[in-house]
Amino acid sequence: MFSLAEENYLKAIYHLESKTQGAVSTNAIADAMATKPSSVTDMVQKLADKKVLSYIKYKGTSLTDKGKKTAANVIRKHRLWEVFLVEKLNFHWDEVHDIAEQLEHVHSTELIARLDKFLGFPDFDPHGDPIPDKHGNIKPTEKKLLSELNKNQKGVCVGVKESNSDFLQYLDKKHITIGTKISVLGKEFFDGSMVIQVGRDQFFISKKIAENLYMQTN
Amino acid sequence: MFSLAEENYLKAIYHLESKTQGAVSTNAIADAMATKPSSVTDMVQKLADKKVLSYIKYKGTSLTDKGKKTAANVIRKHRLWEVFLVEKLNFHWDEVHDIAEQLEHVHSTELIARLDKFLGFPDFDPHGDPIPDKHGNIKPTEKKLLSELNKNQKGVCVGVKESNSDFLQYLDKKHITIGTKISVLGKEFFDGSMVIQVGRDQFFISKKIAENLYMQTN
DNA sequence: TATAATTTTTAGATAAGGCTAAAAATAAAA
DNA sequence: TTTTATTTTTAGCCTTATCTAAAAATTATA
Ligand SMILES: [Mn+2]
Ligand SMILES: [Mn+2]
Ligand SMILES: [Mn+2]
Ligand SMILES: [Mn+2]
Repeated sequence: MFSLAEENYLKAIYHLESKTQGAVSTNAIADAMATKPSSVTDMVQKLADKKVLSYIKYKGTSLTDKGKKTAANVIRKHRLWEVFLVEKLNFHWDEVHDIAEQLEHVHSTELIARLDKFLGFPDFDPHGDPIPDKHGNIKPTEKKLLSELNKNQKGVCVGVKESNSDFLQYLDKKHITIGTKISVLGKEFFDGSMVIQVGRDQFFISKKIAENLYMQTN
Repeated sequence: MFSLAEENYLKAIYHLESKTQGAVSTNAIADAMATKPSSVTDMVQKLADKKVLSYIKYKGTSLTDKGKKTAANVIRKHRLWEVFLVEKLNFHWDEVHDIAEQLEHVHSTELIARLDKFLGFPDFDPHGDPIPDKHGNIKPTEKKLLSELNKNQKGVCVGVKESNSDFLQYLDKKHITIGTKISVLGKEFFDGSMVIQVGRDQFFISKKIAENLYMQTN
């Protein structure tokens, strides 16, 4: 059993590992967790003792299989609770993260099994992120960023990269959500901006927006 | 905002106050929380600083209005989550307490407001205990213990006093649950045992059982 | 009322998790 | 290849929540 602090470290390291190749640096973890590098060193040494990650002084850390599974399980809980909050309690998708941050630390495998069933065994959370199965496995999906599409390509929005409130509220204003069809009408190669079509609306979006929307093109 | 430990102390003191008259003793709190009296003294001094209880050395403590409201709110969350677990996730009434012990510490008034609505604004938890409203008020109910009933009296089971697994499973075996009609066919004044009728079944129960079932007689 | 038993508090330790400041190792620049 | 800058670790301290052992206050008993 892992403490709340330990679970949060494992989760952060798991996400960092998936974003970069090789061992995760102490500073990167400190940044991600808004804490100090010295605190990270302490915790990482403790987690190495518990065999959930391997740590080499000055060289960084990487999760063991046990660590990956533990982290994925916390992420599974987080995302299932987010589905619950949106689907059952009618929260908006920009309001659920902080509450899920707390709920993810409730320990009960039976609870999560039943919640999963109650929600109809969802595959994705409200932000389009995949929900790991009970073994910690995530089925790979072929998605690309909207910014990678070219003129005249189209697809369906399947997720958001960032999910802070400002961004999600912008998407709402533009009527973009998971499942929305988007066509690229124009793309400016100088700054990466685009003109896109959403429903009957056509409008301009910046590169920053396009880089935070995951699309599936078939 | 109160820590998990502080919330648990407030809850325990709240329950102790409702069971006895006058200030709550340090030892009583230590017993209820399975901790040491010295730990209780420390925490009680801290909670007195925070104005949620009044504490006089060697004389015991009693909750202030602020303390009562805070405690009632934790209890409200606990009981609403228990309703959720039983009504929505199909847990059995003897399985939900430990999970609710964790869920009750999730901080979000919006979450509880929506959960309350989702559950249809329930008045009682799965064990028949009343759910305080958002202001911490509990509507008084006229219930008495089955052991207080006499021969030929009858009523409806509206709650259980103890709710440990063994007792709840005994009740299941005898088909007694919240809402079950029970008639007292006989009562032995020597040991307080009874013969009762539940549905078509008639059987013997000990005083201990009768002292843990709340009844409403109309 | 003096003595004994019980309850409660204080003093001092410990463990988890975090911080600052200084030291050590590594990486970058000259 | 030195020197400088950056990263990482160590050392020492803090807070919260616990504990044990000893002291103090209260209550019960003789
Ligand atoms: Mn989230
Ligand atoms: Mn999410
Ligand atoms: Mn309970
Ligand atoms: Mn209950």
